[in-house]
Amino acid sequence: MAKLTPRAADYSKWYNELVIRAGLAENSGVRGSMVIKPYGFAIWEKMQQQLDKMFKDTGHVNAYFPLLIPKSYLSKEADHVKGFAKEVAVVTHYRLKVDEAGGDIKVDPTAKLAEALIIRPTSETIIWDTYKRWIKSYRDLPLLINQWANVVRWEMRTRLFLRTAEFLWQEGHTAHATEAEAVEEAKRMQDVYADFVENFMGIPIVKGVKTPSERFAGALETYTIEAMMQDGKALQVGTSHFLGQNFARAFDVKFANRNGAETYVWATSWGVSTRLMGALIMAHSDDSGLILPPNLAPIQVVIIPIYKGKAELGRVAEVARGLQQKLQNQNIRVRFDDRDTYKPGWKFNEYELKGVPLRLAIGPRDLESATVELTRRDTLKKQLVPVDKVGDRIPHLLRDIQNHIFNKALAFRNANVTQVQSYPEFKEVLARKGGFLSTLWDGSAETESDIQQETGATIRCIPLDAPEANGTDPYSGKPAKVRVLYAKAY
RNA sequence: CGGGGUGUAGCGUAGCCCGGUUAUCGCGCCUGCUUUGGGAGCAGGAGGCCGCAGGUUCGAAUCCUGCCACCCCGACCA
Repeated sequence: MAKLTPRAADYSKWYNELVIRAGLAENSGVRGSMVIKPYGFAIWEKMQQQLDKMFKDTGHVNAYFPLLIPKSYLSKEADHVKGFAKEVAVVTHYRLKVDEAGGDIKVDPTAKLAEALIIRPTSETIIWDTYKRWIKSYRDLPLLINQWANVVRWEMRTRLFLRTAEFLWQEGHTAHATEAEAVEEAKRMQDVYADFVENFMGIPIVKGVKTPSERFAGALETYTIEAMMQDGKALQVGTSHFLGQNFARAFDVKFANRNGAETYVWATSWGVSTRLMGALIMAHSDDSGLILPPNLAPIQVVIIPIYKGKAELGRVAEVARGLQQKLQNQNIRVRFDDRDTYKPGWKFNEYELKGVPLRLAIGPRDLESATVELTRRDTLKKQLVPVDKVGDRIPHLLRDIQNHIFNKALAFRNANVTQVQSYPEFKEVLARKGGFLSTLWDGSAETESDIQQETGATIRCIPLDAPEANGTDPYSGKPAKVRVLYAKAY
């Protein structure tokens, strides 16, 4: 791996190389789509398991809706169609014709669909078309459903994990009797995401709401969590939308309340995607490879034997298997890598590249002294531990690594949030230091887009814990409405 | 979609401007021996429709046209 500083100009190249070298994913050769490799998918599965548990703990259930959506559904909600029209893949035919002469395959013109189908870029429309049939009474509410699925968005520019044409995600779609309940749900899911990203992925986030121009197409309010990558750029890692009654009106979803009156239901939707993998890589990795927080690592401890000859391997393996069993009994995910086709030094590098939090090496010297060598991935510091203390020490170390990874990212984030007073200062800090810029905003879309035009930075969010805005917008000089965070973003 | 760049073995590449034997080198892979506490050494070997299609030419990795994919910068976006 090229030794690059995290803030180097070729951060992108570093990121790409890391994704591929660590065995997470690769380009598929199909425009903008990636192959997620087994190791990368194992990490995604860990994320799925934890998120799924958190969704169920908050009362949600899973279901599945179709991949193909009639084109007309998309146009039922005006803002929604405007937001997605530019990036949907369209299915127009259902049959191919083999040209007998040349062996060429052509689309059969006689097999044209009466109505084109779109490949879902998100599922609001087909789900609300379904909810219309499911919701009749207040007794049917709230409806709290999540779907694990793939979606396709024909983005102009793609990037492994961060913006692929096809990506995996979960999308929650809920229906409620009252506005207050729906807003509460949207905020609750923002909190669930924040909890997950901070405590399982070890990435500190800022909770906030999006400005109107950055809102989800069709939402009244978009709650977001924003993370800072090691090059100082922002990445939106989760969103939760309060959709008001927009989709209920568009798809005519009404229910009879307790008084017998018919009213439209209130909606939310929320999602996180395989983009979280990109966040994980860019937030924590160093030049030796990935650094995985123990809570998410598919392998938390790898045991590597060091030996000469079969007899020695036998003696080392006996101790190693004992430790493996002991750790597994404590619900720790352990791999004993006794492959004799790779040398220890090769394995050390390999597991560092893959981000395994703890490495345990056992060799003849350790057999003599009844110790093992433990190496932390986050600090690369080694320590000798008596064999009979390993079972106690490792759970502590794993917790410590989890905390250390988060605290390191938090310290970096905090050091790169700068309060700026004037527009010249804004531009200077953005160019020299990057990161998040905290400043006042007059609330106008013009100021927002002018600043984006001139600097490339956008308002990432209006933080939920933002202090009162007292003063003027540094760009327009008009009275400020709120304090916001600007940043360049992925 | 606009601008710039790239595509040669699993990966990284030389050759291309200026067409001409059997397409270069490194890593990886295979075999053997020696090795094994930080990506081992030596010896031998295998692996290529030079992105795809068409054209120019006696002859194309090299020149021309079209298409596809990937990377970077914009605009768009989870």
